[in-house]
Amino acid sequence: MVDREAGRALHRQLADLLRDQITSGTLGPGDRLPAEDYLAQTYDMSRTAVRRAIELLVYEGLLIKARGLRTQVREQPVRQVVLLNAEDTAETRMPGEAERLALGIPAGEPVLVVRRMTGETEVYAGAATTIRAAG
Amino acid sequence: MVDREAGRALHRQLADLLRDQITSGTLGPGDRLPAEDYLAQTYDMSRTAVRRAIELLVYEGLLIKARGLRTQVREQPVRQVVLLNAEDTAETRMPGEAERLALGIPAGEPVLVVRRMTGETEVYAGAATTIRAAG
DNA sequence: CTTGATTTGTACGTATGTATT
DNA sequence: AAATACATACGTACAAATCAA
Repeated sequence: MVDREAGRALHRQLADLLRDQITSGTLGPGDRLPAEDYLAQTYDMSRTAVRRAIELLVYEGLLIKARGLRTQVREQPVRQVVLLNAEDTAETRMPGEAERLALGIPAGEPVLVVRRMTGETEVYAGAATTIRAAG
Repeated sequence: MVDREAGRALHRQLADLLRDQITSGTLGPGDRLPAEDYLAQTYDMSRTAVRRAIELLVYEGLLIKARGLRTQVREQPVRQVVLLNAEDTAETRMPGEAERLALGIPAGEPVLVVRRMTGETEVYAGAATTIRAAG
C-alpha cells in the first residue's frame, strides 16, 4: 500500500495506486472514486494528502472533479479527425484557465492549435482529436 | 490587486495577476518569481494560497519549480518539425508522472504521440514540436 | 569543507463555504 | 431540510535542496 518510510511522498504513492487501478481497468470510465474522507482513513493519511494525489491525476487527464459529487474516472471522448494540408502546421500546449473554460474542456487536457496556410487558426480539445495528413 | 469580496478564489486571482505579467512580458523567460513567503506578505494571503496559484501556472506550462531555487518563468523551447506522412496519425495527451520524468519534460507539458503507418510509435515533448504534413 | 540562511516540499490540523443528493 | 462531498483558507512544523559566507 503506502509506506511512510519509502522516501516517496504519500500523495505520490496514492496517486500511483489509483493510476494503476485506472490504467489496468479496475476503475473504468465513469466509475467514481471513494470519497476523500474514506480514502484518507483507508490509506491512513490526511485528507490533504488524498486531495493532492487526486489533483495529480486530474492534471494527467485521468480524473474529473465536481463539487458535491464524487470524483469520477474520466471518459475518453471519441477522437475526431483533423486533416492537415500541405503548408498547415499544428502545435499543442496547455490552455490557460479562461481559455479552457471558454472551450469547455476539463483540466488536464491540452489544446491542439492548427494554423492553416490561409492564416486562420483553429483550436481543438486535444483529447478529442486525431491529426492526419490530407491526401 | 486581490479582492476577498470578489467571489473568486484568492489563489485564482493571484494566478491571474502572475499570468498577466508573464504573457505581457513583465516577467520574461528565465525570470524568477519572488519567494512564496514574500508573495504571501505582499498580497496578504497565506503561503498555502500562494502555492496553489503557482501550481495552476505550473500546470499551464508557464512556470518551473525546483526545491531550494525560486520558481522560474519557463523558457519556451524551439519547436522541431515533425513530419506526418499519409496514413500516419498524431494525438496529444498529458503524460503520467513516470512517463514525464522518463522523457525529461516538465509538468504542464503535453506529449505528442505519432503512430507511423509502419506500426512504430514516437513520443515527443509537445511544447517542442510543430506538426507538418509531408509532401 | 562546514555552517547557516533561504526557499520549496511534505504533512498535519482546523474551520467554514458551496454544490449535490 | 439534512447529509454528503468537494473548495477555500488559515495555521503549524519539519524535511530537503540550494546557495553563500
